Amino acid sequence: MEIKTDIILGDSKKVLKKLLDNSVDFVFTSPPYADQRKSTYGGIHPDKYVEWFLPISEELLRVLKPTGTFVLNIKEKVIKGERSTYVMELIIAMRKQGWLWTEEFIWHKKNAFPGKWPNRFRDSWERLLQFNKDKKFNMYQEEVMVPMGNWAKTRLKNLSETDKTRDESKVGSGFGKNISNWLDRDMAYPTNVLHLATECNNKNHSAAFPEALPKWFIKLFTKQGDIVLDPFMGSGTTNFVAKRMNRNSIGIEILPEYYNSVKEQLEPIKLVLLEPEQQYESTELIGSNGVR
Amino acid sequence: MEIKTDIILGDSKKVLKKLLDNSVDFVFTSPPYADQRKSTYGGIHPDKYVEWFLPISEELLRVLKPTGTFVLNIKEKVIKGERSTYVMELIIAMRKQGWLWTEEFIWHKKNAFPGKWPNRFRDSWERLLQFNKDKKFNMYQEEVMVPMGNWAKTRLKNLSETDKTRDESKVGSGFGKNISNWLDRDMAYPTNVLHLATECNNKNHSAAFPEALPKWFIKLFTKQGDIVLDPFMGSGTTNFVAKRMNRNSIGIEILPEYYNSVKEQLEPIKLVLLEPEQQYESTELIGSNGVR
DNA sequence: GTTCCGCATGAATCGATAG
DNA sequence: ACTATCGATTCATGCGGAA
Repeated sequence: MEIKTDIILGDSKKVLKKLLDNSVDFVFTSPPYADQRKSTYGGIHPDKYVEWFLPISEELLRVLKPTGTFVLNIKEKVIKGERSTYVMELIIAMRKQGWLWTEEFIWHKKNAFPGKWPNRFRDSWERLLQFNKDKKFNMYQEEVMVPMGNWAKTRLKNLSETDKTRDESKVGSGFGKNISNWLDRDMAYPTNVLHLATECNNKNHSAAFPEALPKWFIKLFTKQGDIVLDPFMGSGTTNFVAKRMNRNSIGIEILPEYYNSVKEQLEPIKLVLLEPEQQYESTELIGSNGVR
Repeated sequence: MEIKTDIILGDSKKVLKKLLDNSVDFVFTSPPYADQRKSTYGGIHPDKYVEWFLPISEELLRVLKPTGTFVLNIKEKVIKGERSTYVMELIIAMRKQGWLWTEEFIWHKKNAFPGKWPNRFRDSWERLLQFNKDKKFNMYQEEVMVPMGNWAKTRLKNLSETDKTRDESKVGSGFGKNISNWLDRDMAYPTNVLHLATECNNKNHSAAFPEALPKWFIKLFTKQGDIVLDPFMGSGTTNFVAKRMNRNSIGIEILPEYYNSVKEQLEPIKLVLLEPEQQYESTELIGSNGVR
């Protein structure tokens, strides 16, 4: 199975229009967060954020397969001592657009940025909003099972015989948990809280999120050979992870600086030999993943 | 210092009107969650939730001191495979009402029971929404400091004398860290993610949250002698914790069953002697905490 | 090869200073 | 007044060099 990784230089709002309807299995992205500073990379003012994002989410809704999932990594900034509400507004607006807001995962950032303020603690979590087109979607839960830890050992071993019997009798009743099922397991399903540290590399390329984040969701929502899309590629973490996991992927990036950096890492040899012609190469590349 | 714990039987929407303006230091509550089943305890239909809650939050805004804080423990239900948006809508509506949405804490429920659904993992977190009347509010951060990671222990003890001297000479220079500040420190400020296990009581009254939850916030937002309010008292966890921490408290509960249970625990002796007269006693009791 | 330790580095936030 | 920039604060992590 040949795996393709297509990266495209351009504005997602426009580039996404080239992708075919119902062609992508999974979208994972971390868009530029709202920012009051206009000059910053992709800086979108909080008041304009929803308005700016909706045309993009509309395209994502179109290109996603009915069985596919969209996971959006985002967190609202503090502005004048308050949390902004643009994420709340975005969720409500996306539902009106036709998305189902299926779930909200929490990414607990174990190594949050330090700091001390008179009226606030360190912000050490971000949202991972799960959206779907349809109530039925692909989810490969067993792929992300985790070692059970001491939950089983401490809790289940102390169950009285009565408890075990009582629960056993309830099997199939549809209500009440069949605890005995868990006794011989050493793996459990995870929860909707993910504990991951941010990667603080001394190296050049700093990613917004650690590799483990897209890795976990790609395992959960795709199988090998599926197509993963990141419309705000940045340093390309999603695409590199997808490639390593044998998933095809598409990455869109508006800044040539990031685009070129990812490109170099994808085709290190080619670049030594010839001057890159971005226009030409990207057109050629995107032909393979169901792109118009 | 005499600590008063006043509990009132009645509908918060009405009872709150009896409380004085700017009289409460801290509101902590976990209102009945939205529920499609009307018959359930306090079941409010998701579509009506915001409409139902706003008159109450309006009263809370009135009774809270300008330096006070309101912490709302809430989590949206899954309905037809989707997360409801009533919490999002509530936040937006409360801001329009005049509240500042200062912060969102995450309560990570550590000991969530493993469970399995075809398209969903175990929900192991809840929101703790912090609202304020004013950008300046009381916050006693040092009260909730947590043991530091191993950074301090491993690092600071081993500083060379040179390092200490060098840094001391830099004090006030505006550059370089004043490491001497760190030498006697073994505690760090916490983050906005709380890791608490749910309490599994064998007793009758199961609380919506563990005692550690109100305890943490009461430490953070009040000092001894302050007044804490829980407009949806339930099993009275907030009030019992407040009492033990030398804070006055008011609890409002609509269900006689819960009300009586809390009352029994507050005045075990009295109840043996005389038949309780709820109307009379509560009126008398609430006279002390700044109640009309 | 292990283990230990120094160091750089963050989707942070506030308040002060500058245009 | 209102906005843009800058410095100070602070802690978990992973890398790389040292023991």
